[in-house]
Amino acid sequence: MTVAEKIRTRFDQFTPAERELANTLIANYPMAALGTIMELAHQAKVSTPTVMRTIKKLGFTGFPAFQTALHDELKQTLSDPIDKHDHWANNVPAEHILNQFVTSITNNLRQSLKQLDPESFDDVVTLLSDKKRSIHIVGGRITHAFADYLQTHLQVIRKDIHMLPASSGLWPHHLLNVREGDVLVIFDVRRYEADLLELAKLANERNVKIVLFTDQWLSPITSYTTHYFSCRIEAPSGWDSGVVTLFLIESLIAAMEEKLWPETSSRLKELEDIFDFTGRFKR
Amino acid sequence: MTVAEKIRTRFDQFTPAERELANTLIANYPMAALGTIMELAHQAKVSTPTVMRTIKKLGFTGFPAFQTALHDELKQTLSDPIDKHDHWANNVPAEHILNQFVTSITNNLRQSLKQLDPESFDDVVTLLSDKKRSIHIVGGRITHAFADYLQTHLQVIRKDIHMLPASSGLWPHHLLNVREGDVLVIFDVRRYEADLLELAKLANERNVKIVLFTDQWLSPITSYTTHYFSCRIEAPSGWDSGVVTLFLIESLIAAMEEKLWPETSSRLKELEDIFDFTGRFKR
DNA sequence: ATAATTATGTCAAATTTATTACAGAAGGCA
DNA sequence: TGCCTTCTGTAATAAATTTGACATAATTAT
Repeated sequence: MTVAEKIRTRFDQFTPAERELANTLIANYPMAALGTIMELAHQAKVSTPTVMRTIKKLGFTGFPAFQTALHDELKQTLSDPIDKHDHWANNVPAEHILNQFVTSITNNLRQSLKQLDPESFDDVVTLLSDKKRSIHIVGGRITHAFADYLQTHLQVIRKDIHMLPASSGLWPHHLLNVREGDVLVIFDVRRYEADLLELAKLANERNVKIVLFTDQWLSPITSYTTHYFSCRIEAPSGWDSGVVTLFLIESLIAAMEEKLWPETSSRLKELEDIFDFTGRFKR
Repeated sequence: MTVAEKIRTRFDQFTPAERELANTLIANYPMAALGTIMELAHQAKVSTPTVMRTIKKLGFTGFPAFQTALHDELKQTLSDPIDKHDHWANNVPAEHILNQFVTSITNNLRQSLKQLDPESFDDVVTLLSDKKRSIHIVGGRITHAFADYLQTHLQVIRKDIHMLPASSGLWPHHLLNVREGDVLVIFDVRRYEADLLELAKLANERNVKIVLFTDQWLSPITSYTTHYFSCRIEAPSGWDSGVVTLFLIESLIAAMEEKLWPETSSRLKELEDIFDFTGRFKR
């Protein structure tokens, strides 16, 4: 039984001042009761003890209890529809790792998107689509795979995509090829790697634009970047999840594809032809 | 400018504890801040002064002012007829690529999980957790990154993880090391690669257990496998999405971790020690 | 390795808020 | 009208929340 219902059922037992309050409460429910008891009393043009008495008549022990009840109602009302997919996988108990994981992942996605600045996203798309800039990609121990994935896809879209070697000893050498205005895409999640930070510092001094993919705690590299993406990586396991990171990578690629369609389409066609010729791929 | 936006724009100026708080706040916004400052602090697992400082950093004179601002927002939100839960990203039209993508991805996840046989999943976990079997991993042009990712994580969990070389010319040679009863994990999505099919055939003849990650149209390799996962890869772009594939990989890893915890925990500890020793990683 | 700096929590003071007691006001009834 | 009952607000009190000062822990720089 909601607070509003309680009020309605006992309305006839109320005194005039209490009805005044009840009306105010129902009129802009449940906002009126968000603040202090004094604010509510003032809104309804009654005294605080009147509010007190009304609340007790409704069965609450005090104002805090009343407010908590309203808060809980609000939470229910505003809770996201996604949460209703309690478990997604078929015939599997909710405790199964698959369901635990899917809950985590959707939470991560939702939260990451809430924090994401869309303008920043669009800016990065523009930056990476600028054919005058070469793009250099580097990842860490875990994130190496994402750097690889990004490179594979970007190479189809445009030219001048370079992946930094896996061994950090070779980075200074590679940095000679990186010119001012080029873009360096760095993947760095905890535990943050010292070599990557050093690389970012050097690149920043050379006026290289840095785009960073990191986690919700932000790699220290953040301070050298022009744009960064913070991807939530929480997972019900000892490791972190890269799903949100991959999601963002693919979204970026899709956005770039749209932006660069004329060039992309011809490059794609060429690629298809090459595949057909080599016969490595089945139709 | 909403409180959420303020948090997002100043997120990188926050200290770790403040970020913890900011995340909690955004995670269930604006419900988390409905109660007292102490409740909020407890939820975010920080102290009340930390909440205090964060709020002041955001430009509020104190907690009551902060809460009033949130209340005002809530009033606006609840009186606003537009359902803001329709799209996930903030302040972005529903047509933005981010929202299109998130819709696709959640659909892919839902559908893939519906089709997934949980028993098969558990069987694969058992298979990969069997320390008597060596594990060999191979991916194709696009899926190479996933093979890499799987290998990186499995190597932490257990020994005898091998990645097949990128060049398919070396595969027959590598196959000599693969013994009967070993597991070969193959990633193959369209366009399916002829070399991978050949490899699967050979491996099958040698009584190697094959676990396949493929898409909803199923790679021809499926007929040689003991278990396969069909991951929906639909995306609103010219390319396919690997998000579901990554999701399954991580779920597998999490499940294996749980199963092999004794061994995993000691390996993890050793790994941490090595990291600390090399100093390559920041704390 | 050590010092300086920064970050964070504990605790106590200050402020605000909720609650209670009580007195006066309003309305009903002889 | 005058008395009684019920209602309502003022003001004092109790409880709680918020805020600030400070010490300790953690981090960073030297």
